[in-house]
Amino acid sequence: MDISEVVRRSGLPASTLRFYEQKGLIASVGRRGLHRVFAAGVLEQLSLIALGRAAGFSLNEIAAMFGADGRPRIERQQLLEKADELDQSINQLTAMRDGLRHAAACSAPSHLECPKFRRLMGLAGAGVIVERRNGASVKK
Amino acid sequence: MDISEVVRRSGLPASTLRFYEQKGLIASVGRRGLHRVFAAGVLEQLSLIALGRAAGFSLNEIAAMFGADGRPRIERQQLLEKADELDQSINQLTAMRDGLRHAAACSAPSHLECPKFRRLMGLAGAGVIVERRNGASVKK
DNA sequence: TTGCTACTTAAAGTCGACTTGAGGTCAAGG
DNA sequence: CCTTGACCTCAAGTCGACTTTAAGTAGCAA
Repeated sequence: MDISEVVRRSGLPASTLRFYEQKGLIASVGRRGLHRVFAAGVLEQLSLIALGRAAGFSLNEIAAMFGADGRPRIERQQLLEKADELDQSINQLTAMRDGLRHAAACSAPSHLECPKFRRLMGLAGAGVIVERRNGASVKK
Repeated sequence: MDISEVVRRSGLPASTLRFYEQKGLIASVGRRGLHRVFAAGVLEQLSLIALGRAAGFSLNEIAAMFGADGRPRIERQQLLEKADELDQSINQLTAMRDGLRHAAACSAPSHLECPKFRRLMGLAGAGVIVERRNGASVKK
């Protein structure tokens, strides 16, 4: 497969594939002239990378999960830890979602007068909830 | 209050406060010499900002929620939309967490041979799950 | 053989939310 | 009055995951 076929079948832009290769996440089996040639297995690797990303692993963490042979060496322990992390996130997000719904429905003239809202503010202000950047979302 | 007191009472570094001021998220009531002087209300604003961040709003979005007077003008509609977004995230994260737990417990010799794991890979590879950067987490 | 393009490289740019660094000012305590 | 150190400004740096750009090369159809 040449890069354009991987692009077509993976949906990823060529720049991303080159970037992943450079990071050691995928590898081409060789070159035809200058052009990279990929084995079919790269598509599976890309799926695995996408899965890892969706689970919240960084590219570096994912890179560390591949052996030199390209086969994944995923430690179950690591999966459990990430699952626990996700549990944390889910709990925070659930509390936040409920808080937002309440605030939207709340009869207090300003949200600032709603006790539940203020409690949430207090928690966030005290740094109990932290570091959300972006939630998973469905592709448009 | 001078900036050091806001630092002390909010837990945020002075650099962040200056940055927020520059972005128009907070304002000082004046200067004593060069030094900023803040009103007590700024602490409440900072809590609100922290809450907004935790809910997944960007600083720009949050800035837009403050009127010129510094009082919040939060549209309930916006809260509901964010709540729906969070619902999406929660669903994705829950599926992912369950998938990870299964994979960790799965008896298949390699995760690649586990059908559930492969299904998850397929979904991620097909771009059904996307764009997770970081989940909420509790401050250490 | 020519020429079109798809491919190649390396370096730099982007985005969001801050942090860091250099160099300067001044309020307050001794 | 003088020193000290907390505060100031503005510019640049950081981090992760890519994207973009500029300049070059070469496989393949005609």
